[in-house]
Amino acid sequence: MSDVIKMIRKNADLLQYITKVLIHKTDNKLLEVLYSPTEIILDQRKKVFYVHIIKSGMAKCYLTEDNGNDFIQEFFSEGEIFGELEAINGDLSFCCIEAITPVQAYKIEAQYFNTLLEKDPTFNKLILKALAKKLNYTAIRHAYNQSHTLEDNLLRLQKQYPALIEQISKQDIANYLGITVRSLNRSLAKLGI
Amino acid sequence: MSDVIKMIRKNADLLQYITKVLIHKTDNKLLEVLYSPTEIILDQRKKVFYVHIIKSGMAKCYLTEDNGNDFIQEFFSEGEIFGELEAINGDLSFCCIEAITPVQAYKIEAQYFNTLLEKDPTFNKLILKALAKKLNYTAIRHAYNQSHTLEDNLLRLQKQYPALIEQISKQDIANYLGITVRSLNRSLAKLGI
DNA sequence: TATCACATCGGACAAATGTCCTTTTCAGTT
DNA sequence: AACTGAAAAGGACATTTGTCCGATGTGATA
Repeated sequence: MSDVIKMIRKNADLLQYITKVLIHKTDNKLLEVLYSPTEIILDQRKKVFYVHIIKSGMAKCYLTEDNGNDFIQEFFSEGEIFGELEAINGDLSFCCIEAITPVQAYKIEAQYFNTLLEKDPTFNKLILKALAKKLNYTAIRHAYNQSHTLEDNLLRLQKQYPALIEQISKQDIANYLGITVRSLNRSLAKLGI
Repeated sequence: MSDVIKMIRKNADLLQYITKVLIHKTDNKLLEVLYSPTEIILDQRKKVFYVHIIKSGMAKCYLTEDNGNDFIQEFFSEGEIFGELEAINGDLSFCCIEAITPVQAYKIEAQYFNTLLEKDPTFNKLILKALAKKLNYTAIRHAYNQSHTLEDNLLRLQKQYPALIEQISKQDIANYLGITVRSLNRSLAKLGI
């Protein structure tokens, strides 16, 4: 349940199914990989060969706009999946995934991911739920962001994730909120954070 | 393809499957309904009994925040589906759907929608694609909005949908962009629209 | 230690946006 | 025709946010 409100996205059900069930059913189709901080796991406007599910660590998902601005879509953590939209639609990736901490992840070939969707009803249902949750979360977050002051937004993040300032750079927080670092600092000062 | 970039969401593939295939396979499970402008088709924080797919007309999907502000998530048109997230997750609705023009729609009981997901692989795939498309579109739209000036955003909308001003109220456009009508008017004047 | 790159911090000013308000327009109703 | 309510329009001012900039601190490395 708390999966739904946090700025750092997780998906316990999906991770559990992967580690408890899927890993025993698939022979070498589920690869384990490790990424270092600042490493690009998936790049924008590229073909996507693998679907990833995070086992541990944290990554950011962001889009770089034509004017050079980055916009952080979400922060991913345990159980969060990415590359799945591109696997389903066959499109090029529309965002960039970059490790913030060391990231352990499972990766599955996009083609095999689609096979699993067809052949494994439990997996199919988990992915449907994962997509539905992402949409739900995204809608609520953007509605809140757009309709509230910067200070309200910061208080909300602070409440969701008290270690925010220590673990995520100011620039990343600003890019997540769609503001500049200068504005962020002003609001933090005003709030006495 | 153009389905993906427009502010008014459509889904031709899904509508086609419903009208060409599904309607012949399901006995009375697919109901046709009509809504008048300003009618609330689906209300926020309510249990969702039906999944809707729009046959014709236009509706807005918005969230009302605690401070009274409305934020318009998307505009829906032919083939667009809603209520599906709630059917999949069993949650209460998180947004409100309101008809702008007269809306013709198909509705399916939430429970039967889930049965279809399990029993009809083609339908399942179409829904997966629909969710993936919505996520993709939402991510791109918000990244663009946050990283560009209001005037850039307006020019982009104008290009996507030239009849914008005539067909959608100023208040709705402002709520879609997360700004006030005053700001909208200023930018329109500056652009000479 | 010295140096470099990088994040952080905040002042001063400019630009964008919101708030509050009055006026106008227009469609629907009596 | 007269009236009404809703949408639109824009002036005046306050507030928020961005831009530009130089200062400070810190961790890595030669």
